Amino acid sequence: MAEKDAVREQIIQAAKKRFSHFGYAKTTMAEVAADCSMSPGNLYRFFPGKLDIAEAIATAEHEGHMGNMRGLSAADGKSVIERLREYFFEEMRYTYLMLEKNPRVYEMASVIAHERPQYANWMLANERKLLVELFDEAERNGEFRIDDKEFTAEMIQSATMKFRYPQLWSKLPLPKLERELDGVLKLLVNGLCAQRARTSPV
Amino acid sequence: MAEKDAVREQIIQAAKKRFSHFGYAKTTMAEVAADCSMSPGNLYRFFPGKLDIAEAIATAEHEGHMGNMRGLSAADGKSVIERLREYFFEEMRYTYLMLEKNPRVYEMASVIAHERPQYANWMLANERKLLVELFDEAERNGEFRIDDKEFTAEMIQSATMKFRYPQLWSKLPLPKLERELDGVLKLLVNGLCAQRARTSPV
DNA sequence: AGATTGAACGATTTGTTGAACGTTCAGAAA
DNA sequence: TTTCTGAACGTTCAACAAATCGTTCAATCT
Repeated sequence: MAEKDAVREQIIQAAKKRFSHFGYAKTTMAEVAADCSMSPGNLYRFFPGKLDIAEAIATAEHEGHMGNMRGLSAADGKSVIERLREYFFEEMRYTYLMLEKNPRVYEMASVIAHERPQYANWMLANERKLLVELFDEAERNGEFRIDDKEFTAEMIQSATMKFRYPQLWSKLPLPKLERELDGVLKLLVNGLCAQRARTSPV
Repeated sequence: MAEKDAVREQIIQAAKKRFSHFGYAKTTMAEVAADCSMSPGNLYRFFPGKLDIAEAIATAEHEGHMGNMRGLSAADGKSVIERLREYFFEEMRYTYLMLEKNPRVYEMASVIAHERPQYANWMLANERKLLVELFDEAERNGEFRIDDKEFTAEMIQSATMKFRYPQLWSKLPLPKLERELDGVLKLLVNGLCAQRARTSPV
């Protein structure tokens, strides 16, 4: 089984190279197979299909990203509010720069989003776990208390959707997006009424 | 000039019928011209091009919609917060039902959004005027006070983007969308911190 | 004169055909 | 037997041709 996993990894690496150089559509299973010194048919012993290879690549990427995010959100000496802020900023920059650097990534994301609609939901659910943990911590240290943490996390995701897929929604450059995200987060944290009270600015 | 406007209106009505029955792409300028008993070339004395006819249709629709919205937001005996809530709910339902009723509308919206990127911004700017007026009123009656009203309106639009183009973002049915919009608006109005203070629930 | 036409123009779309692709599986190799 | 191959299958894609469309403008009509 360790053997099988090693071959899977080899396939993933070969496909990753091809996908990011030539694009998902322009890469053929025969090419990936040749890169791994095997026949096209043999790929199907390791993956159900081409799209599943792309999904495996995306999942590895996502898990690495989530690792970074967990590190960021575990930073001591900062309030939960501060860490939430940094979380969403980092999230936006990460996506923005990745798509800006390599348009092929956008192609892969589009294909997966189109053919596997549930996949994006799975990633969002993963991120919510992290948010809920942050809410728990805020409750413990008395910073703020939320009744339905899972639901609130979902609402924050809804409200920051525009920044999770930055170049899908607007052609704005990163600095403008950052200014907007800043404004939205302030609203989400303080609300409209709090602007009057002017308590706990972000 | 009144004469010219009457012909423009006739063209708009003829095009509207064709666009919503057969779609924008499948409607030809020759057909619209024939419906108006004129030659294709003559259309260009009234509109610069096909897309401008679609834009005129969209603008008329948008202005009618804005009229309804102004009526809604002028309702006395309700707090500004309540009116804001109703505003965004009505906005979402309006779009959702329009696109659900007729898929051709979606095609037209897509074409305009793609070929005239500034058009959507113009509509958003119109809506912001209304929001700013509501903020002014909230300030007058002491409900809440916002420093940069234009910016705050923009931020609220950012945070509710998902609900302005409902079926673009999610395949969720209207009731689920309403529940989500409700949650997001609560966050925007009260913020995270206010959940602890539990003041002025929506 | 100004208003209107419709043939003509380049661009886009449509239709078609052959090649290339993802996937399968009978059989070869180990 | 288990692992792997590569030809075969139906589908999708690419390239080219023909038709159609949006748009223009010289000619026609009022």
